[in-house]
Amino acid sequence: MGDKSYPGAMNDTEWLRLDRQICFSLHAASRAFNGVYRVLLKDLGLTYPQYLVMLVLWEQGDLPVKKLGEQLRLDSGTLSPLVKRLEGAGLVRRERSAADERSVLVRLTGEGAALRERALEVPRRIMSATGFDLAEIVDLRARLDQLTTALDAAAAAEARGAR
Amino acid sequence: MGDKSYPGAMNDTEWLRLDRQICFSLHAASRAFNGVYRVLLKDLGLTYPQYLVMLVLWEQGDLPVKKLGEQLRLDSGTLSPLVKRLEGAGLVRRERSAADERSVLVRLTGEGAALRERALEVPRRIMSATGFDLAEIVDLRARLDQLTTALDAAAAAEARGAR
DNA sequence: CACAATTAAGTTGCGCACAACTAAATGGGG
DNA sequence: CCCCATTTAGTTGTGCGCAACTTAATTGTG
Repeated sequence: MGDKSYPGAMNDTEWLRLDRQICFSLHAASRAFNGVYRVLLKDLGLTYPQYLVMLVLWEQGDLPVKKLGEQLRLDSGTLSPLVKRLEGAGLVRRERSAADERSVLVRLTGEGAALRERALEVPRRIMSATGFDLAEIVDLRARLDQLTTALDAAAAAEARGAR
Repeated sequence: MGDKSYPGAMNDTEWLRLDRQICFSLHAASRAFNGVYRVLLKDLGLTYPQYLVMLVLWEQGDLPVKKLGEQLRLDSGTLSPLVKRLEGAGLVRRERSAADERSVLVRLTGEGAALRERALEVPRRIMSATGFDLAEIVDLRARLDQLTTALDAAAAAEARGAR
């Protein structure tokens, strides 16, 4: 490499520059998204990851921590303290399952369920903040999911290789 | 899911579900990307944000912390400890500017400059991990940048409105 | 020139992500 | 039946991101 005599051939410097651009774009987009949600969610007293947890609970009802983690691809190291903070805010309760004492069920309180009403305006405000229309959003989401699937597979393969 | 009798009509439940999907997709993609880089960068002893800083330094040479922050949209609260860790690893030195004693110049050491050689294979391995071709990557990057610009503008407008 | 406003870097505190680990309950194989 | 591998939560430690604050140097304005 290091030849730019024909199209598609990039030298080292160009590859690194492109990588910087890609890295930065995704990193910046993620933080920008986070920033807009942070502003909108401030009124609700939620952080962005807490909002994600509440969205899942509003949609699917009470869930054990394990299931929450599967939905959001987060482990107990992240979820345990997060759910405790939601409990501290009075939005959920945690209950040991009687059937399986290892499992902890996260239940919405009345207050937590009621918060949904105040969250209803968030999605539309986000949508308008992006300046994208519905089709573009859906398309972007599809690409991102495709990317995530590929990256997860590659990371798994890499981990296997390093073993 | 629900009524899709005419386009553009979604009820609250569907909006929340869509928002969960979008939030999650971007959040997950960002973390998946981070995860792949984490694996690849482990050999280099760099984290993903540290790699971003090194990419900028390799490309643009020694820079004051301020300029680094502008390039990466990171403030001193994030950069100061990060650069200190890079200094601890022997990759950069920090030097107070003689001309302006407020400013701190971040300079690559020989070791830091040499690390670039070992980083050259990273971009192509990332590219192959995504399963996307160059055109798709470049297109995705353009969309993400567009998104970031819109979101930053919206956040700024929101902040002005709240003041 | 004096002094207030601005600027650059750093510090503190909080929450998230993740790796590595512990503790306790469960379930399966000898 | 007992032991051990597995499963589920939780804890600890590190680094990042960001808000709010501090410190020190510089700039600008009367």
